[in-house]
Amino acid sequence: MRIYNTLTGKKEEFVPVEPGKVKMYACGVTVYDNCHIGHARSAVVFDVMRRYFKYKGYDFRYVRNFTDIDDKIINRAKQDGIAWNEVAEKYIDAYYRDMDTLGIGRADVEPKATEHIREIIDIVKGLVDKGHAYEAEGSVYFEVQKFSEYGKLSKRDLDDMLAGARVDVDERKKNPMDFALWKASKQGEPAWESPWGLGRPGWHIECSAMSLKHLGETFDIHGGGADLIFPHHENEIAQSEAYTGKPFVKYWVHNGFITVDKEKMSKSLGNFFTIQEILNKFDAEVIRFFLLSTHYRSPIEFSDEQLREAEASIDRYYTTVLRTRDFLSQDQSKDKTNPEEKNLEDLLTKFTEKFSAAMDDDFNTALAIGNIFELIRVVNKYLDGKPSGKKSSEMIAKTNDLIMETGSVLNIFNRTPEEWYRALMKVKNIGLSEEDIQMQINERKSAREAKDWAKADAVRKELEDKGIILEDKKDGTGWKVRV
RNA sequence: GGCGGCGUACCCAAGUGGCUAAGGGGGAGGUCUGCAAAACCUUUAUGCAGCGGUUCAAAUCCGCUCGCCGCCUCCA
Repeated sequence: MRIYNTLTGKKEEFVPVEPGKVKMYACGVTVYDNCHIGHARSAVVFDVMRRYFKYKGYDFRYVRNFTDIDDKIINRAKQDGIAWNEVAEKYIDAYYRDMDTLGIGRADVEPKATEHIREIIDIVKGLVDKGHAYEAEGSVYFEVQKFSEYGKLSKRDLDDMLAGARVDVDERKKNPMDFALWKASKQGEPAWESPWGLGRPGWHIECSAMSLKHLGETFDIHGGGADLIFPHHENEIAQSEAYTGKPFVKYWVHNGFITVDKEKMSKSLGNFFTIQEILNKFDAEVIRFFLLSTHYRSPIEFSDEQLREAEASIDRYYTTVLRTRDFLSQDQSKDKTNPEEKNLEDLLTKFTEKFSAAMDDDFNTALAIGNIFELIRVVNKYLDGKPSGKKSSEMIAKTNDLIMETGSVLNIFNRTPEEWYRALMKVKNIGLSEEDIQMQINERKSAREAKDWAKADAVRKELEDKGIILEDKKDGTGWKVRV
């Protein structure tokens, strides 16, 4: 496997710290508001990495945190007139609601900052003892000048940063780039006892503390959005390595942003779409597919048009499943083949290999999806040749199995066509029940038998106006939701 | 200003030294069909922002130019 490592700026062969085991930490969210599609991207990307490592047979341990104490949470609490921990709880619930819907699995450990105050204090104390940090008016700062490798992740130089720095001038700091490990709390703010008085942890220290506790001093993969490279991950490296004296993380992986009109989607610009808003218009599988159809490090331009294309692609898949299922239910007593058989057979033989090759190359989900659609095209072509017999049913069944298997790594393509159409009916507000549709189909069937084409076409038109497309097949009429 | 990234067809998007430049969406024509739909076939990039260079060979490596974006402040 090759993974792009932000630290070295190259794709590298993945060699775990311990053979057969992978330990990954991904920065979760600060729980002060609803998640937007950008948060979903990060969550989906790391979820797929986890699924793929497990698919490859690794013993995988995944930690994803919640930042549940921070300025934004405190501000939100003031604004809403509730306690800070109620804010955190509320948005943790919202996070789970969204991520569960999107098919993002839970991490093995989901630690919260406030549950690791003891560990945080221990590290801060250790850093002070080692001379890497200093106390000033009840706060503790990390002294960046004392960590010679500061800037190695974000590839910047301390002097350059200071030159045009847009950093708050703070008289208590020895150097403007020094950052808070521990913050003295103001009156009325949440606070914990510490050797430096009442206070709360700085932002970066929690991830060092929680990863150290749950994954150890050195672990394999640490990830998050590309905007966390500096200062968050840079600071984590400084704290952790200064504290343990050991390398912190082997591979740093960062996902790209979602953009709107080419600009980064962000809270401050106000150009964001929440997961809930998008779920009102599109099914969760569509969102997932959309996010995985571009490589995780590239930017993705968000638009309804893009989501509609993703929806059409998924629909193509389920339409094919329906077709293979119809085929498998047919009489297979006669052996009949066609020239496409060889192509399909070859592709089936090397399909998982191609899938793995794509995923092994820095999790190229876009290519993997392309491979799946190649198989879909070949199987459709094969079915057009009207094959029959034991061998063809086996090949068709294998096709379905392989797509399900690889789809499960991406967590897409894992429903029945009926479930997909039901989901579409819901999201597109089709004002008809499945029974209504079946009744119309029956009515049209009588008309067709009587060769009353005008009547038959009228029924079809009526359904089409409501978003239901009919498909006449050899042994009956099927329906689907127009995408 | 410093650092980093991107620019592939009408749109989205893989490909990063050598087989006809994946795949999806859209358009046009066709096969099938009572007519449709779906599916399939043909077609839509002799060319990968532009210009030079390295090489037997480049979308892929190097240089320059243009354009877009990100980080440098909280941010997935």
